[in-house]
Amino acid sequence: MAAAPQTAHTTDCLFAQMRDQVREALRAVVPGLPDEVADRVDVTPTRDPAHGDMATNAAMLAAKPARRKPADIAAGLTEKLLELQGVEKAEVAGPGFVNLTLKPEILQNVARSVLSAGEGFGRSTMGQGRRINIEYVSANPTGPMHVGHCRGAVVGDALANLLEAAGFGVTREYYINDAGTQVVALTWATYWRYLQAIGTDIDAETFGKLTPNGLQYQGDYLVPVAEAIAQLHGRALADENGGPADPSVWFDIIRAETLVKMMAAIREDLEGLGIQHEIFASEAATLASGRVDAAIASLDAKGLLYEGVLEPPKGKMPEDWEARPQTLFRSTEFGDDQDRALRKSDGTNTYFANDIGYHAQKAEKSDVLIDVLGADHGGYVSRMKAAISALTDGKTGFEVVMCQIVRVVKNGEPVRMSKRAGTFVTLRDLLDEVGRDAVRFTMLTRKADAQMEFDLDAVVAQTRDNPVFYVQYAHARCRSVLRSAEAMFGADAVTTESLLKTDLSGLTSDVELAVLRRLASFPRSVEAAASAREPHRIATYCIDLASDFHSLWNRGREDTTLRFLHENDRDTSLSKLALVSAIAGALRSALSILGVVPVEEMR
RNA sequence: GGACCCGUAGCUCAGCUGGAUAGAGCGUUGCCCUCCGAAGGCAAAGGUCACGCGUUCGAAUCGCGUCGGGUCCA
Repeated sequence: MAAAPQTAHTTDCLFAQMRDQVREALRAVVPGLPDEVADRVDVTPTRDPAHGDMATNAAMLAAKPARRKPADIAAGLTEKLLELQGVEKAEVAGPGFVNLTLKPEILQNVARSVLSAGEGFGRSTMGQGRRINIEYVSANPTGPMHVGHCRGAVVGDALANLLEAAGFGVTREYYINDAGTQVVALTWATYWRYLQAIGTDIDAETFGKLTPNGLQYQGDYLVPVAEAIAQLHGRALADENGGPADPSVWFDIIRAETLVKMMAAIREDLEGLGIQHEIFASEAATLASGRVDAAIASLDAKGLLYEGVLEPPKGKMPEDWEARPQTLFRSTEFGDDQDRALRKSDGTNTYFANDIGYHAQKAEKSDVLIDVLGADHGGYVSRMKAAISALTDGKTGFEVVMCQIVRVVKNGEPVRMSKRAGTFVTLRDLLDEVGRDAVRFTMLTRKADAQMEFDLDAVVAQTRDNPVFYVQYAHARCRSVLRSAEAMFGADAVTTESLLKTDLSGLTSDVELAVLRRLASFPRSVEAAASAREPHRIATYCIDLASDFHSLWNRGREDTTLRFLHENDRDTSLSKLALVSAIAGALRSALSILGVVPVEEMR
């Protein structure tokens, strides 16, 4: 094997190892090379197998500071790199790349690495245990989850898995907005359903006149909630005639029980998606703990608060706009384009103020905070960034992963998200229709910050163009081959332990090497995806690996030497089976990051 | 009026933090099943990377501007 890499973290990533060796070699070729330049040196997979297994940009980067021609440096580098044990060929190409071809056994050994690591293949210590808190979903507890929440939920969850795989200490958190006016409205709506549950005939219009800001949340989902409350409390929360009693009699009780039941329903929906948060943080509890006041006081102590009046929004002027003095935070000093209100003119906190307190609370236990937000919260980012930067003096990082909206499509027609039309509204409906794994994988095939189309027919189609099927099919095919192998050579021959001992030197065809190269690039993909906070890259990797495997399979039709099972050639079969088993293992590893369960067979 | 996200093949989208001839699937076109691996496979055509200027050895990628779509603005 190659010499021990000089990295900050251990890794089984061939590319990281080679990168470090290239940097070392470059320093020998270009003495006094500035660190900034050396740090930019990278070793990447090649796009074209004709370019070898890896390529480095080192010579082109070093050309300028060294005042030498790239080709000149590349030639020197090539000489050094040829001395490395695993390198078979090194040559200068194009504008100054150095293309490296590895000895076949290096690639063949990758299969062994996968076999011995199993689902742990590609895990990295890059994060060095740095604590990342990732907040996602955080749907208001005012109703069941709908498809609009789905993408953020899946992206957040996969990102959490990904960061964990890359060696970060991850906390998954959900923020319950239980202190605002929406929960007041929800409580009134439940009370209305409660009165109906105890047999009082009161319609929405009549009750709406009693309700502050009118009756909202008239969906059926509160009916069972109210019935359960009626079971528990009988008529005690109404007046003697079964009519509305004074809120002091019922409000706190109804509110508390509604929240418990709504959150239970949301957790059930999340469970259906395979999501479990470690922490459910309550806005009301944060407020009660004094952390919001403490955060505001801290900003005040830094001289970042003042009483003032905001400019009216330019362009369209809200009809009810009036100049109101408020407590403002100088977020413009931290890059925001407008100072932001923390206390309204009536002295109550803004939503933003409470959220600052909440983020300060998270920051106590984290090095980096990540919020996964919907596109409709885009305008919120810069002010929160400013607040966290101000509060922690820039010590705690804050990042936002934005999820653009998903257009749900059926038969090429957009599905209108309307309760009345009886079309999909809830997450539960979506899961019942297409299944958890299809939802998760499909949501992860696209970059989060690009709009996407979710085609209900396409995600359940058993065809090549459905990536979910394509990837699952690849894994199932691998498993199917391994099952056949057990029948042919006996179960003992196909265990991981046995395959690890197999001689792999026969895996030399272009398609087999292509698969091995793909396997070798997985650890690099995990690290890159984690640094970029882009879990969709892992889905892309799954598709690429599945594609490599399927073409290997298909080549076996014409070229029988590429087939996996050869009844009377046990050794050849076992080496190919080691590759098949490694592919299955890598797919499982990648899918586990996505939270998708690999299938053993297609039915 | 301003902010944020996006703009890549007819369509849906990748493009590995700035690298070599920009990729995949669908669709289109042409081949390939008596059987041994066809819920398919192989191949071809298809591009002003929205447009312009800039940064540098090198730009789909970074910066500025324009246009278009989306989201939002006590």
